[in-house]
Amino acid sequence: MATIRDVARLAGVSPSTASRALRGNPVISGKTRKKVETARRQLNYVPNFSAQNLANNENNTIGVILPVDHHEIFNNPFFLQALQGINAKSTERNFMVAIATGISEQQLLDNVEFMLAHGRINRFILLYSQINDPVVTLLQENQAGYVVIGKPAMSTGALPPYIDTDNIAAGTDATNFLLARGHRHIAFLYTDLSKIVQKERLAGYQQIMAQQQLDSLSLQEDFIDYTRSNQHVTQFLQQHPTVTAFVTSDDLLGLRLQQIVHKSMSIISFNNSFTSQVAHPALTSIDVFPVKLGEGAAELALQLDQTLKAPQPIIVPHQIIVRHSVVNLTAPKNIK
Amino acid sequence: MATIRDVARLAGVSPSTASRALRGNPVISGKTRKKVETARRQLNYVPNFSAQNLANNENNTIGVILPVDHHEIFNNPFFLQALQGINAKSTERNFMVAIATGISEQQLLDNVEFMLAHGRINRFILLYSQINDPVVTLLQENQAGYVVIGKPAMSTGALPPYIDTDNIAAGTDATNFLLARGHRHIAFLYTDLSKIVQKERLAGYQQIMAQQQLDSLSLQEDFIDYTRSNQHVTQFLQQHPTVTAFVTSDDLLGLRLQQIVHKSMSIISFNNSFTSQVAHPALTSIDVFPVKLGEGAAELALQLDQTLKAPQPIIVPHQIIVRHSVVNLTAPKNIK
DNA sequence: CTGTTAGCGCTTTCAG
DNA sequence: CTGAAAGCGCTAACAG
Repeated sequence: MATIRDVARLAGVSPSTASRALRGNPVISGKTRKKVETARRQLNYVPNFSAQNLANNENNTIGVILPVDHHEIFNNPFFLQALQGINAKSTERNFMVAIATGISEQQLLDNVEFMLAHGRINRFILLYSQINDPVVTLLQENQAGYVVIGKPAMSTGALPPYIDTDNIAAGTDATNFLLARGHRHIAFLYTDLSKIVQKERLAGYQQIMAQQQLDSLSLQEDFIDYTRSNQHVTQFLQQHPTVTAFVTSDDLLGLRLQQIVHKSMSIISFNNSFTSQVAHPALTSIDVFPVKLGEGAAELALQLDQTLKAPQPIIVPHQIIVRHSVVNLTAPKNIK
Repeated sequence: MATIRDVARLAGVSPSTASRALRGNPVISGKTRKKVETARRQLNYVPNFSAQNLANNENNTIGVILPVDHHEIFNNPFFLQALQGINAKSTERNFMVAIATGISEQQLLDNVEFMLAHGRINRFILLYSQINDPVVTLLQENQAGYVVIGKPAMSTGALPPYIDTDNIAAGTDATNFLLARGHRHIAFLYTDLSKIVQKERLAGYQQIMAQQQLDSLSLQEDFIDYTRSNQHVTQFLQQHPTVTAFVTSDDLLGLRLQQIVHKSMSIISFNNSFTSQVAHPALTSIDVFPVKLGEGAAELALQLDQTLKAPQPIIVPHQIIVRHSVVNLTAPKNIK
C-alpha cells in the first residue's frame, strides 16, 4: 500500500507538502497541488486511518447506537433502513460506521463504553430517544458528541442536535385523514408512552379531536401477552361500540389490531413498513422515510465539532400512503 | 487519557515492559506483571486502538457486510439479530463492529472498498451467501479474511470458514413435518435460487419427496409485482388442485402466500420471525437462531489469522416452532 | 527478564 | 509557498 511518502517522492515534494496538498490546505500552490494529485492517483494512494487518527485525534468513524432489544424491537425494519441512510452518507464523507447493540441495558452500555475508550469514537448517532437514558449520560460524561433520531428527551442541559419527523403533525394528519372520510368515533392504540414518538403521535390525535369537540379514546396494549391484549381490545370495543376507526402508533401494532377487529374497522398507522403491505386489507400508513432520517443524522453527526452552537434540528416531512384499510363513510363509491 | 508511558512510569518499568506485561507476553515475571496491572487499573488505562493498529497492522475491528437491499430485504429481522450476536461476541473480545450496506451493488462495493482501504479492516463477516458475488472477489483481491453466514458459494479456490444452518436438513424436516400430518401433495414456494439458502431448502424438500415417490412442485414468486404474483399463485393452484400444503422459503413469503390461499391450505416456513407470529393463523416455522449464527460467525472471524488452515464449519441446529398454520389431515382432533 | 531504540503513517509546528 | 523535524501511542527487534 502506497504511503504519503511515496506520493511525495513521485511528485517531487516533501511529505508535508503532499499532506497539505491532499487535505486542501490553501497555502499550497496550484501547480504543486496538481502534481501531488496526479501522483496520488497514479499510486492509488489512500490515507491510513489509524495513522491519521493517531496524528489528528479524530478517528473517522461514527458510532451508531441501537435501542436495547426489548420485546423484539429489532423486528422493526426502521433501524436497518436508517442504518442504510447513515452508511451511505458516511461513506460518501469518508467515515466508517460502527454499531452498538445490546439485549440488555448493561450490554449496550458496555458496548458504547468500549467504543469510547478503545475506539476513541467521539461522535454518535442515537437511533431512538427515551426518557432517562443512561446511554446519554455515559455519552455526556465522556464529552462525546451525539445526535439523535427522534426528539431528544433531556432532563437537563442543552439539547443535542436532532433530526425527527414532526410526529405531532403526523398524528394530526392521521386523525384528519379519518375525519375527512366521515369517521367521528376514533380511538388511538399505542404500546409505550415513554417512547417520545408515540407520545407525540398521540398528542397530535388528541389535539384534533379536542378541536373537533370529539372525545379522545386511547388504549395501551403491548401484545406481549397476546391473549390478554386480545381480550382487552375486545372489551374496549364492547365498551365503545361506536368506534369506527383506529389510529395505531405503529404498523406492527396496526396489524395486531387488524387481526382482532372486523374488516369494517378502519385503521391508519405509522411507518409504512413491510407490515403495512402484507396486512389484509393493506394498511394506510404514514411513511416517515427512515433512510432520509439516517442520512440527515449522519450529516448532523459529521458537523458535530465544526459549529460551536448546535445546528438547527432537521424535520423530515412525512407522507400518508393510502391503501385499503380506511373505509370512506361519506362516499362509499370511493372505496377502493 | 492515560498512555502506556504513564502506566510504565507508575509501575517503575519501561514502556516496552509495560506493553509486554499488558499483552500477556510470557517472558515477563509475575512480579512486574502485577505491578503493571495495578498501575493500569489505577490509571484506568485503555490502549488506543489507532496507535495499536498503526504499530500492529491489526485494527481491532471486524467488518460486517449486509446484502444489497434489493426488494426490501432489510425487512427481514434476521440481519439485525445476527448483528446483535456478532456485536456481543466482538465486544467481549475487544473488537469493534463496522458495517457495510448498500442499496446497489456498487454502493456496497464502495463501502467495502472503503473499509479495506482507509480502515485497513482485514476481517469480515458476510451476512449472506450468493453465487458470483463481486464483494467476495473484492475481498479476495485484497487478501482480506472473511467468514460467511450461510454456505459459501465458491466458483474457485478454497472455502472460507463458515457457519450455517443445515438448510437441507431444515428442508427435509419441514417436508417430513407435513408428511407426518398426512399431506402428500406439497409444493415449495421460493423467491430466488441464487441465494444458497433457498436452494438448499428446496433440495431438502425435493429429496424427501423423491424418497416418498411423490412429485416435487416448485414455484418461484418474488411479489415485487404483487398482483402479478397473486395471479400466478392462483393459476398454479388451479393447475394443481390437489395441493394441500406449502413449504415456503421464508416467513415473509409464507405470509404473502397465506393471504392468497384458503385458510385450509397448510404452510410451513423458515426463520420464525415476527412475521410468523402475526400471521393468521400463526405460521409454523423453523427457527434458525440468527443470534447464535452471529455469535459463531464472530468467533470464526476472530480466529481468522490464528490458524493456518481454515477452521471447521459450524452448524447451528434449527428447530421447528409449531404454530397453527399446518392442518393435520390424519387426526383432525389434534388440530389446534 | 527488562530497557533502549526505531518506526508504523500521518500531521503540524517551526524555519526558511 | 515549501521542507525538516518532531511527535501522536504503541510494539518489536535488538541488546543486554
